[in-house]
Amino acid sequence: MARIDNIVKQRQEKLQRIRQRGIDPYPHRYHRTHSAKEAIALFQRWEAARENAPFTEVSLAGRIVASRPMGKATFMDIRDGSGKIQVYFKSDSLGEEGYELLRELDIGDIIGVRGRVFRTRSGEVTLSASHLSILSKSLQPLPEKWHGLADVEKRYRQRYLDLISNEEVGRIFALRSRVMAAIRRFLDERGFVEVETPVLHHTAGGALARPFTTYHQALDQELYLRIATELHLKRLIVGGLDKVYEIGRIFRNEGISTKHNPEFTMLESYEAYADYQDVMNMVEEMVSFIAEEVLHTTKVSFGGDTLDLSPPWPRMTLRDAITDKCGIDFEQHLDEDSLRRQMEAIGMDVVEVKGRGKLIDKLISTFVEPNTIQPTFVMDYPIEISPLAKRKPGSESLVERFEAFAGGMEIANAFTELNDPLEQRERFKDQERLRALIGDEETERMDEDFLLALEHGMPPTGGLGVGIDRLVMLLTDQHSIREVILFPQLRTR
RNA sequence: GGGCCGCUAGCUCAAUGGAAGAGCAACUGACUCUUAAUCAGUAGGUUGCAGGUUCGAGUCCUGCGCGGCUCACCA
Repeated sequence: MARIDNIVKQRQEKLQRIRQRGIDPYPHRYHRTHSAKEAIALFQRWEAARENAPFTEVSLAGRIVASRPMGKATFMDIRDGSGKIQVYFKSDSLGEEGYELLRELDIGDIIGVRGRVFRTRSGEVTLSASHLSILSKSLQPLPEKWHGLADVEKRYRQRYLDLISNEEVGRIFALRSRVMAAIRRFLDERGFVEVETPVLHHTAGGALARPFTTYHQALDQELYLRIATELHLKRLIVGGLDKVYEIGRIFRNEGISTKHNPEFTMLESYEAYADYQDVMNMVEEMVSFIAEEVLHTTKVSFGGDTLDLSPPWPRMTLRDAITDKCGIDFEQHLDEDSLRRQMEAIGMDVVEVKGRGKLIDKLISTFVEPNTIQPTFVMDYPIEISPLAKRKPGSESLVERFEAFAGGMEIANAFTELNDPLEQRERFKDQERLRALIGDEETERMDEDFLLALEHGMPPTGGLGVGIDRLVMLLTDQHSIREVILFPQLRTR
């Protein structure tokens, strides 16, 4: 802005006048005795007790969100983290000088007030202020009070304005916090150990995604931001931490959409001596536990549907799931060309899709994912797109892997982990060959350090990955991932 | 990256190709129980940016920027 906005100028002048009165507009601290919500509750208890003793004075602090001056009396609404309360100022009880100070206040300022709580004629619990303190002068105007802030771009870029203007936004993030706590409680109670593994990786493994690259000066090495926590957590399974989990930020250098942010939060857990059936049981129990903890129900509304998250969830094979929806049985087409012809025959555009695995992926994302509304486990995935999963006994082409879908989204991915070091090496080689063949950047990279760990012996293990952001979307009926990430990635202006 | 849509006062939104407006916020004044307070008045604009068409562009055209939805890729 080339020119200082008039509103800002006026507020700066008010700030100067406050200072001229000898008042510090940005004091170091303020002692408040109650939150707005606590003060209201305290007053209601006092009312119910019908005691003769006068109500004691309380000190509250918050941001002015509305002001209704009426000559020598003024009502303001102030808001703190607990909620809103009305404050009543009048010249009589505040003193003329104190009341004059109100003229220098604006909506958006943060103030402290002390006084007794009472009930107005219209019945609203209100604090009658006998003292006023300015705690922070705001120099910028807030969005309009009635419609709030609607500009989506501004809501994301200046999330604090969104939080101030749109109360429901704060509730989403409070719920997200309780989801995180519930996950930890669930896993901790089952004896899982929470760990933290490196974000900077020498090899970006554990998933099929393009990584972000960075550079370490002192090591003079290129490094990658992790695309998964999998390979480090498995090293810990080798080390004897039989039940581990990590909730961490993952970075994938892929497209941005309503379901994708370049950095997102994933839960990964690994349990020794378990297989994917055990993990399935755990996932349905965990998700319903979380829903009970944060919503007190396992029936959640999502996009007009009611999702029943209570266990057990339906289980079906991927083969059946796809065959049901489009009639193509990928197990009958073990070579790429044959499968491709089938997909083309039903009118799919697969010119850009390379490799049998990617073709099956396409079938999943076209037919299974968007059409699976109720929580469902889809099991037994093709080996080509599951290089870290253990083969299904008796099958050359399938692995013990499942994904959980709900609300048309993939929310979990899990498998019986491949612990045969020789086969794992071969699988890495297959991926390298695949990359050479189809030029796919999204293939698993050979990781000698991880193979060395496997060669020391990893017990049979069930592993799990859950997209936390999507789980929060599901529980809050939000349909854009940006609504559950405080500061979603946007292009700089 | 492609397609469609959007960008006007601090905020929420109007404005057939023909004088850029309203409400809230702000400012001045009145008002000691208001609560989307009320009443009277005032100020506030490079219509995202750059070109073009036209007697005349917020409006039509082109390019660019940012965003939303969507397709592709991914969790």
